[in-house]
Amino acid sequence: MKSPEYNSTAITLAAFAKALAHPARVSILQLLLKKKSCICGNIVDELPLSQSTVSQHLKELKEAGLIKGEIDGVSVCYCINEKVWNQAAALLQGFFSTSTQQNSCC
Amino acid sequence: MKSPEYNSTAITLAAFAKALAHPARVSILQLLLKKKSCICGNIVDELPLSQSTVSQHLKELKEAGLIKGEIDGVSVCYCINEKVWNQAAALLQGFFSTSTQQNSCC
DNA sequence: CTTATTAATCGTAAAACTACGATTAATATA
DNA sequence: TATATTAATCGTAGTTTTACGATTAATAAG
Repeated sequence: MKSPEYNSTAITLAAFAKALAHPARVSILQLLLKKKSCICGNIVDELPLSQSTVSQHLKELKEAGLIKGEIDGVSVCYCINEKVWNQAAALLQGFFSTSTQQNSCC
Repeated sequence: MKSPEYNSTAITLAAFAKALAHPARVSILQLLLKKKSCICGNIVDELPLSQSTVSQHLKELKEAGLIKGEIDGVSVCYCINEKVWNQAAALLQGFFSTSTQQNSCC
């Protein structure tokens, strides 16, 4: 390198990791994974954060592609976006399953 | 919730994700995974960043526990910390393998 | 139609992250 | 011993993240 770029795996993986890099966002995903019905404003009640802050975290997860939302009357229903979710899973699984070699030092 | 905390899985997972949340740090890990000999100052040459910035990223990875360094004369040799690496792998694998349910909306 | 509820967005402050050059400490070499 | 090399740390900008309350837009209920 010393050229100004990173490989696409590194970029994509870092972007997914960034989406997971806050306990609130991980908690939101845990909720969506657990509940059989997609929760909505209930997410706010389940987190120790204000409505506007939760909304921001939801936006980040949405922009990362990991969740999607659907308007249902006055409320909004969020779900895991399975397609992107599986892409992220595969990418991370591939990364972590790289055989760590027996190295000379450490 | 609405009490001031997150579950420990969310906290731990977010911390690992944060360590992976920058392409430079992912690139460093890719290098350490690929090379059979632990690279050292070579990491700096492989990244489009200054020595001090790379050092900072190495520090973050070290603090997350994902890598460890060993002084070898005038240079330092970095490796994946396999124990913590495997913990992170297991945590992420468990998280992503949570069965995504057939949900009502979205 | 008016009022209430829900959730996104705006504005903003504080904290954290990212990057760099300069400096420092340690070891190696001449 | 003097000089070079390596890598951590310091100081410091600029940017991004995180959080909140206030406001807004949309729908539902009275």
